[in-house]
Amino acid sequence: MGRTPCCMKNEVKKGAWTPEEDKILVDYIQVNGPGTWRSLPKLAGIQRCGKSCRLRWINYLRPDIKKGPFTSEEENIIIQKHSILGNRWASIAVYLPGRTDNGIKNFWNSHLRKRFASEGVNQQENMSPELVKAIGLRSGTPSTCHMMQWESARVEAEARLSMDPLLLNPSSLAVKTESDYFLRLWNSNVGASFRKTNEWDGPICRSTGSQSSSSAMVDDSGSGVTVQQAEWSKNAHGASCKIGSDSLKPCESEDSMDNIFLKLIEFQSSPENAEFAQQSIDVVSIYLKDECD
DNA sequence: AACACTCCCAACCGCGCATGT
DNA sequence: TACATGCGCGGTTGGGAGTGT
Repeated sequence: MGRTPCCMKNEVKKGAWTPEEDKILVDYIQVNGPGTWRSLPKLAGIQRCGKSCRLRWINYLRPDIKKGPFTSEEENIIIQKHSILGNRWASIAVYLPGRTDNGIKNFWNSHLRKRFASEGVNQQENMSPELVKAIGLRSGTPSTCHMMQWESARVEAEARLSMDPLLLNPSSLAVKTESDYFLRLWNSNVGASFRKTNEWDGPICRSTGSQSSSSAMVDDSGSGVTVQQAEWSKNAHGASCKIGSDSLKPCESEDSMDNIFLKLIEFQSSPENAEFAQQSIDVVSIYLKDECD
């Protein structure tokens, strides 16, 4: 079964749009809205494929499109989001109001890709060195997977919220989804704990598998962690670590999500956090279950 | 001036997903 | 459930503009 063509190719014009065609399209959409793109060319009187009309409108004629060179701020956002989202240009475009996915894609391909290729970005992980450094990850570790799950969920939530102004209104929080809880969770003390945990994932959780006491709490340079770090780690992990240079329980990176889970249960004991914590527990449970599966 | 080359970006193409019938 | 349809997305292409020789 072949897919039906979106239009009769021999009946439509291709190539660059003329100012006259642009004007017809803009006038029509401003009066009638796009309706269905497939029928728009006929209704508007344009000898173009509906798909082509849509593309022209979305990428060029829309009144809210920001043209001109990308600012360094926009560039940074693109770099950051691309390191997380990869080539999901439409998702990245959510963070750059007025910029189109096509424009961002072109900018990346013409400006950034070569630069990052020459700077030795780990293309397999699609993650910039800046981000790796910023969030303290090493690719391939279990905590990386956790971190990426969380970051992915957070990005999804932010994107959705930015698309839906109603959700920015606290009074409208009755409408919640999993990703909303992830966003709140991420921005909460618990999320902060998790981020901190991963910052120290390097120094603390270097070893995996069979962990001897001598392998724990040793960073890349071979030095031990600070008392402050241990103190914090105790707080973050629900008192599973004892303070002291020789009696610290090894921090298992695989446990990061589990520790957050425990922290949430603790968090739940506070009445003002109870509901949020419970909902977050549900979400984390799903992630933990997925991991087990 | 003429040519070759590179860069940039608008536009096209094919595919996947969601929805309707 | 199978198929048709519409839309959105990401990869790719083609041509104009700019630059170097």
